[in-house]
Amino acid sequence: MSARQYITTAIDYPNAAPHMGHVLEKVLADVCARWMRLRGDAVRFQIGTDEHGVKIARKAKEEGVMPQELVDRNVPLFQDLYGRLQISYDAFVRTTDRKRHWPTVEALWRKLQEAGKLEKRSYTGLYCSGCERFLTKKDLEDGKCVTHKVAPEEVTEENWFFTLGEDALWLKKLLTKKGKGGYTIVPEFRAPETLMLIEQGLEDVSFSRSRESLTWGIPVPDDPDHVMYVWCDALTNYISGLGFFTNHEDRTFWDDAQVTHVIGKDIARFHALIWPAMLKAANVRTPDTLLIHGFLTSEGEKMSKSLGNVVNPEDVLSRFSGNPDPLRFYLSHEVPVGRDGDFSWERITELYDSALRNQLGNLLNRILVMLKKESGALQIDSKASDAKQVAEKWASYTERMDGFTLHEGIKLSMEWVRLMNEGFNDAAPWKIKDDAKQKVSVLSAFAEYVRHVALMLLPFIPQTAQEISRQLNVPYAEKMLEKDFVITPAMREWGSQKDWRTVGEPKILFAPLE
RNA sequence: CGCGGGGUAGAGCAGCCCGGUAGCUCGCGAGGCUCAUAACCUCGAGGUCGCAGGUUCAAAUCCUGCCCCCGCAACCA
Repeated sequence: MSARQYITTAIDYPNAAPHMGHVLEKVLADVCARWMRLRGDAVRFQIGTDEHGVKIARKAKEEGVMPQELVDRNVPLFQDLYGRLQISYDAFVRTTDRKRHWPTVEALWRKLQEAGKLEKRSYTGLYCSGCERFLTKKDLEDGKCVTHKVAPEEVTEENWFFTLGEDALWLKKLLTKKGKGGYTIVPEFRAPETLMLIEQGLEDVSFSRSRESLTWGIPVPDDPDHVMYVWCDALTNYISGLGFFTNHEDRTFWDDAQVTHVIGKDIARFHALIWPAMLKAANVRTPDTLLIHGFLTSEGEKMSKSLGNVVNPEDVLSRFSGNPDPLRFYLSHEVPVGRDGDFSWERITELYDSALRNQLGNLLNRILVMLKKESGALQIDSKASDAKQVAEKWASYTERMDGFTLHEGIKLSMEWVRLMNEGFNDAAPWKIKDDAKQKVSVLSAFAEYVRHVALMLLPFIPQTAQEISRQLNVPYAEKMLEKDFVITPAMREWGSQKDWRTVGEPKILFAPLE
């Protein structure tokens, strides 16, 4: 595996409070980032907010505040939520940051211009004043705007265009090339979808708006009548966070790193096509991986305000007394990477009870309570069969995690927990009455197994994984949440923790709800 | 013929690429155990694998046609 990883998420649009869609993406990216760190990579994990655009401007106007005030109020909602969800980001980019974001954006624009990729053209389109944007054929029904049921007016304005149309050939090569130098789409089934878009022909992309239609954005350099449209502004966050084209440029996490963008299926095409085309024009190497996730429904239906089924992440957190792990567990366990998923209160409660509380929590408890009755001392004997089983589990777990099938990684870990409960029943340590040494040996083996499972669960439910390790009293427990904590090859081996001699106090890991 | 995803036990899904006794989780029923958070373990009930053809000794799995559901840009950039 590569030693250096740069992983990003899409930047969120803070015109309202964060919702479950945002959370799904951040948890997914966080699990990836944590896993990469745990396997020993140097990781830079960046998220941020996309704060410009008509919708923000309009929302601000509605509320009678300046756009900057609106975003300054909303952005902390995202940062605060992600903090409490233990999203381990290293950098947060705000597109309204004139010191850290704008210089890169302006420099990139100039580079695109120098490369001849930007052309000013007169654009005539059907403009809907309700939507405050130009409509395409798809937005029309009987010549009227689908949302507002009004006929749009024909408006002509000058725009800067990015000549994406001429990039089709090499983009196709980039996206079909395997391995180094190629841009890999995960999951695989999304790749042909994107290639199909290229087949259908790429059109040039509008890169600016006239100042009349969009004021809240970054001005186009040397052209005060125009403001940058979302692409050059928002996508650029991935490199502005690294100070590209400025005097504080640090490309360590780009030129010499594996670059992974985690995004939703809605913006896949922009990240697969426009973004690499922009980078190439600016003479910057293209990213390596595009990890595309699906969307979340709520109770089986599309989340929408009108249906009233929008799930507020805050409610989920408070349902579990602020503990982020049940939600993190749910999203990782129930939503296959790349696929759509569903959030259901019944399901998350069910999973909390059966998986976290009854299987995982109870397993730890029954082992610790019995060991404590025997003075709490450990005696982990080396046994070839145990060593082999542990090695096999780690091998398949690592394969899943490295391949971004994280849901399989967590499921495999939990399946192992189930097997441990089964094994515990079979071993029936409570029946061993006369041989204390034998009893401790049997129980210690289970403690050692749980030590391994806690490591496997660490990227998903970090707080819980640490708490398990603390109760087990493993020597490295206190360091587990530090960013430089690495799961060493030794840690993956049976009985490798020679300094681990006693277990700690058993405590209820997950309490019954209500 | 816009594109894509999907239709497998009550629910959620795996299996399909590389055909060969239909599997997992939760839920449900019965039993076991009693170390443990009324937790854990075992067994069981429950499925015409969307429909119809075809290929084959054999199809959930391959081929053809059809039907149905859901997304298509996330609060409506």
